[in-house]
Amino acid sequence: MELLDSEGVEGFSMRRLAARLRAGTMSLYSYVETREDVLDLALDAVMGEIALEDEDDVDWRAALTRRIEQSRQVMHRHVWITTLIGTRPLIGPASLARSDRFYATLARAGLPPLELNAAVNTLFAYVHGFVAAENVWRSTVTDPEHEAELRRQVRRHVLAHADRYPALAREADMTDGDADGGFRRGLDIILDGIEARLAA
Amino acid sequence: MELLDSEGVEGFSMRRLAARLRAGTMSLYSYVETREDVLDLALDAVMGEIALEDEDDVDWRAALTRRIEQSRQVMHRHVWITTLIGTRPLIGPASLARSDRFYATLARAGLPPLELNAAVNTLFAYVHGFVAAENVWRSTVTDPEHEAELRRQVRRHVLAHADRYPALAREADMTDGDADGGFRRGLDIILDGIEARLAA
DNA sequence: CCCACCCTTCGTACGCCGTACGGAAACACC
DNA sequence: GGTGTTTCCGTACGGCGTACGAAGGGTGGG
Repeated sequence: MELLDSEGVEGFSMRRLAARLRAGTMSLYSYVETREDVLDLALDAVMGEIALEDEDDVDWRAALTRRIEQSRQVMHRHVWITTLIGTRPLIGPASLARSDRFYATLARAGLPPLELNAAVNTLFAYVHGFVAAENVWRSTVTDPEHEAELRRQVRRHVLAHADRYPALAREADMTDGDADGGFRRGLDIILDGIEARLAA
Repeated sequence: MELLDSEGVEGFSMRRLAARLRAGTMSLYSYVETREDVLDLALDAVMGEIALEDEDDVDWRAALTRRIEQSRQVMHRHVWITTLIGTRPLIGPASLARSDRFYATLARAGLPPLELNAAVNTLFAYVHGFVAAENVWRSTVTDPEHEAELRRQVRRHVLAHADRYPALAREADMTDGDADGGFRRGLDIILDGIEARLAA
């Protein structure tokens, strides 16, 4: 995971991993069948970092919010995770444990079984999708100056073709720096929708 | 895109692309700087397929629903797209055009500017996240028998460790085959949340 | 004390990849 | 026909994942 954190998925190779472990490359294959297996394990290890926290709040909304914001933090710590999520199913033990926590909280809140699946899937899709966009941006831009430059570039393109993107040119706030607030607002939208579906 | 559709991102190589075009490998580099550029173009091309539809319904909810379900369909047609989305920013012309449509619809519906960004981001995160999970599953399983087998396997693991996954063992419907319905339900959750935020 | 066995470690090699470099071929113009 | 230019691509380099099998060290029996 240190190697993944510092080099990303595409910079992660069996040779480099072996070098960092002071081992021959092929020695790794006594513990693991393919490189893909290593990535499977790394993915589940991150999910394990998320599943840790345990105590279930009285307020289901507070509990979910906390858990989800913690998911986002962990996924920021390991930027590569979002590209792995789009590549392999989340069926490791730690991934299932994480699912379990969400199911438990929502079931206890009184969500009918039919809606349960949908709610959990929606929350997961939201976190994964949102953080994926964030992480892509983070790993595309290299430094703050580059970031500002890229933003200006997009903004200029939009304004130069205001006929093609009328609404964007009029409404969009390209300078939006408040990612945390944006995440929270989207989460509240979803939680409101869920709340409306609690057993009447 | 034909090559990507049939071989996926990791099976897509400059050599294979050149072969399919009856050209030398290095000839490609007169039109494109790196392989990454080709993938950028492919991503934006898919976004172009989504942006196509134009007429804006009277009912903003119907319009958004239609556009989003069409997004999902297109992303099913090109399974590789979800892995690309987690890799590169959505700032090509077609991607911006797609964003523009969503901004336009929601602004016209009367969503206050502050919520506008959050709503669009939430909708995108949801579609991308949801379809990513679907596509991962689709490309992991090879045939219906394999799919059923894998589902049984996960279910068995959960039941065998019911102490670790109490809620999953109790509540989760592993056999859930109704992906379309689930997607629709999650979308309705979000749209309800957005509706609650329309200018009072 | 020696030998036979097994298990872990890893050196070598193969076929793939992206792409830098520079030569060959085709074409345009005088 | 000659000359400059543009398009095309053959070759080669360094990296990758991993199959194969040899080397080395530890363990037990005689």
